[in-house]
Amino acid sequence: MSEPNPTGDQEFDAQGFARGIHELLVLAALRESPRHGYQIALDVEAHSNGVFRFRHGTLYPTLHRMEANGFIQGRWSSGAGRRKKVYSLTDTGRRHLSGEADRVEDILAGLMRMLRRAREVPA
Amino acid sequence: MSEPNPTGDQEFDAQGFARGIHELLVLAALRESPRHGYQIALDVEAHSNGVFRFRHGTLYPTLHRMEANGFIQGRWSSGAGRRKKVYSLTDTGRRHLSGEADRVEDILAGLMRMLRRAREVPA
DNA sequence: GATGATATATCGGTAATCGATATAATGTTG
DNA sequence: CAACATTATATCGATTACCGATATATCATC
Repeated sequence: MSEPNPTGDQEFDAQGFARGIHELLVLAALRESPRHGYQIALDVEAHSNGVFRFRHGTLYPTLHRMEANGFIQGRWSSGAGRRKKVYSLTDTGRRHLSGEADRVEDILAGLMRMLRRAREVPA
Repeated sequence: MSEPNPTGDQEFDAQGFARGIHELLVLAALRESPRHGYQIALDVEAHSNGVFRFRHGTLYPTLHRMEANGFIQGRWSSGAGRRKKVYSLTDTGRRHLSGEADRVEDILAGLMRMLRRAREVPA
């Protein structure tokens, strides 16, 4: 039961899934144009009908991790006023975005099959 | 940004999501008839095209937690041979099953909106 | 000048997955 | 029969990272 998956199918990794969702949210928010962290949080909230929300304690560590992994690149805005760190997608990040989107979509398909099954009325 | 959701929409709780998936998998496996743990693991694997898989270190703690929460009830099979703990759905568990299914479905809808957005080609 | 929104950062508590390890009965194969 | 794989359950410790709380600072508005 612990052998590697022989089918090559996407496998649900519970630990990685939540992280992946947060990273996808960031990548999706940046796909058009660079944004700073707070903007990303607002963007995510506005576009998800209240389903997704970045807590401060999640947002910034996520951004730092993603920058360390080379998916996004941050530059402190040089202008006066409040300091903002503006992030943009790297090429790696863009590739990662589509790869992860595919991966998550497979998982979602599996989840929906599971949901249908869970709802079947017992014979 | 940390106020409670005013819309009443289902909100993505990253920590609870993975746990919820595992519990739904158990509940779905038991919806028809009682099964023991190892059977549940095989059932889940067989019905998910390899997407979902219970590790031993996840399966049994999950079952114990769900039993402690009153969602399932286990009885050691009295017959000879290998000892098996056979779990069945409680009424609470059955209610929980449909509630969680609704909740997860809302999240899935949000995830799919997010995925579509992530895939839009930048203008 | 007080309040609230904007903006970033970090820390510690918490919770759960997951690999590893243990135990044991049963089935199978040479 | 000896060795091995499968069935079956259990627990521990390392790891991971979310999330609430807390801190700091700027700016607008009343």
